[in-house]
Amino acid sequence: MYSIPPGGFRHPYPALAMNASMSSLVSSRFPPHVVPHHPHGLHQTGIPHPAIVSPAIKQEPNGELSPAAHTKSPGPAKKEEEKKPHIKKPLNAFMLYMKEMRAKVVAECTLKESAAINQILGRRWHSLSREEQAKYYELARKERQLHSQLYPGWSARDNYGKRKKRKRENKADSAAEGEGGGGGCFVRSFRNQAGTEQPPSLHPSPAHAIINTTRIPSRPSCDCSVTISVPCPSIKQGEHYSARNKKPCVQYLPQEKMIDSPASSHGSMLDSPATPSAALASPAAPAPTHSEQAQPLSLTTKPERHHPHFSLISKPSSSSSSSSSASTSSSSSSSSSSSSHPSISLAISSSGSQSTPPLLSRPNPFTSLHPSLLSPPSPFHQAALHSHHALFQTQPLSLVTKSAD
DNA sequence: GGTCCTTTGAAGAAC
DNA sequence: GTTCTTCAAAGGACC
Repeated sequence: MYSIPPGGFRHPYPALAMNASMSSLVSSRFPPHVVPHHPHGLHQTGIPHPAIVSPAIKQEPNGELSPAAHTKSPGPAKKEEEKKPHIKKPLNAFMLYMKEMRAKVVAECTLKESAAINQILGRRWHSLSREEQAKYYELARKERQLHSQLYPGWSARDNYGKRKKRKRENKADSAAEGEGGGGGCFVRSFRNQAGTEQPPSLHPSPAHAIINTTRIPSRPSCDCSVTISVPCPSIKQGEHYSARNKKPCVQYLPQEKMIDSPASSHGSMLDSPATPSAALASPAAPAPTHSEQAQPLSLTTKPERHHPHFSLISKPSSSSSSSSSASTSSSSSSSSSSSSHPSISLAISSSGSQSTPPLLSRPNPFTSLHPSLLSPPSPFHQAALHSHHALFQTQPLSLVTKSAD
């Protein structure tokens, strides 16, 4: 599907002072589409860069046709815009993880609905150990670094409005419904009967996915009247996939005991490292107590996104009030990242360098999976393997491709 | 064909 | 400084 340039991935940007690992990433995830010789996000091989979407197939949400749709000869400004590709946001850690693990979950659960798969992946993400998550945080950090170097003037704001605004009311409804009766299904809110949010990873053994195929009434608690038990190691006991208006949701059995996740003694999001680097720097950081793990009751749709523990670590110089506020604040993570990513600042403060030597001995996340479970390699994916090998100095394995056969 | 759903994280806007 | 919103990926479902 995608070919690798002969001689491997070379540094296409001599002007950019980057190390070998960054160079590899640039040549993969960020091919020389910004180089004049390769306009429109085309790789040397002619492969369009995943972060670039040709404006020819893009239609502005405001009804304005994309430049390519203009049959009449466009003016200079139009031409200018026509050449301007849609630069996508760099993938964050979870997105990178999803990309890698989606195929595996699909294979295991024989699910195709992305919404359901994403829920599973979300839980898996929380059950990952710190080090496992750190790998993706590190990759994401490099993505952002390279992205910012390749597109210095680009801002996430540039893509605002490229999509149609979502209905926020529905999300509020979902969250409100999650507030309801005990044992109900919750969307984006993991709570037990006592109203305490439950880290997904606290649920133990893989079991069966309970796929609810019935339409759940629009009421506080899910009426999972009909369930179909589907063997799926990705979904843990007590987890429900309910099709309330096609909305899968996760149910946690309130009586279930908290059990350490297999990956980490407290491998939940609640003890996730403030940053990957922080996790590596202090792997024996004190685990949070259950009281710390308890999330505050909230009707917001994103109660578990920004974990207090994150802010506590990522803001080492903040006042003590941050701990109390952090326990209730839900956005400390983002707000504290004024200096780009927390891991960067922490890496600097801890070692005085942005390099990440602790990562050198880690397994390659891109080769840790069975080849058949990997999704078809994108240019980035393939080159990420190379970059990872270059970065971690591991034995370069042959590229794992699902479509090899 | 366009949008929604669903997840987490990053970044910007709004307050 | 905090909170909210948008967008990244993915593909089936829905209108």
